[in-house]
Amino acid sequence: MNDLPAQSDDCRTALREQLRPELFRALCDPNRLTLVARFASANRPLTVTEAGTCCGVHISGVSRHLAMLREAGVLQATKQGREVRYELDCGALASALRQLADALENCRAVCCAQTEEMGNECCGSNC
Amino acid sequence: MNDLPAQSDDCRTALREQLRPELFRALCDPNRLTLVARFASANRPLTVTEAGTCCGVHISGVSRHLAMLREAGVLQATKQGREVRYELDCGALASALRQLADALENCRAVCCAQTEEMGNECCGSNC
DNA sequence: TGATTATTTGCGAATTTGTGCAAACATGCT
DNA sequence: AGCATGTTTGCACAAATTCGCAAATAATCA
Repeated sequence: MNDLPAQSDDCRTALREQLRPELFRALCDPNRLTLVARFASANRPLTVTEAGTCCGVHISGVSRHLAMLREAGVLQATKQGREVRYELDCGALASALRQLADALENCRAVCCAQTEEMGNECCGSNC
Repeated sequence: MNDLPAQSDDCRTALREQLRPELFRALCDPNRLTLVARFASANRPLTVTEAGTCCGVHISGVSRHLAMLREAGVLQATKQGREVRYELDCGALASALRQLADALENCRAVCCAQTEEMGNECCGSNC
């Protein structure tokens, strides 16, 4: 069933942990991406109302979008008086993306080496 | 309407180009992520039927999932006889993720510097 | 040619998602 | 307290997504 022996389980489980559907789910909507871009260039906390000006969505929809981005770890929220300040968790998002990139390439490297050890033809054209 | 002067347009448009909804759309489904993980550890081209064994989805659904991943640039396909060999474009995916991470942090750095030049309080708690 | 295998496509059903509106909730102000 | 402002939540509805099945397409083999 598996293509490689058990030793490569580590890199595979590491990769699986990085492949969080919630993150991509949060980032797959055009309006939410517009919001993310807005936060990235605003470079300061924005209220729901402020953030909402960048996409033509009703404020209630903006509220839901921001909540989803927060739950995915993309944004951080702090309540200040009656308004909520959302802020891009730039470091967290960037490092999550880099960790996923690393996990992908590590998985390939490890599995590739093991395939060679086994004396098989290796990795198709990507090796 | 914008928070910063025109000089920061470069990093913002660069970020917008990296924020492709199609990529995240392709990666937001659990079954498609299972397929991606399968390709990453298989480390060689897989046919539609081979790939499909990892998720309990009908072969026609697998075919559609793989096509979507291919259109998003995650997989590459080559037809060989009557079967189609799909392969993870590991380098392309990893570099796309890293470029997005870079664009995010660059956008923050540039906009952050400009905000300071303008003498305003800078960037909230993330600066 | 006909039979078999691999993949894709059309279709309909079930589910999820994005949305606006109205109401509720929370906070601050007079 | 009453009123205004900012945000969230319930609800309904349209659009999109996922899925399995069956039929169509493509390629191999007898």
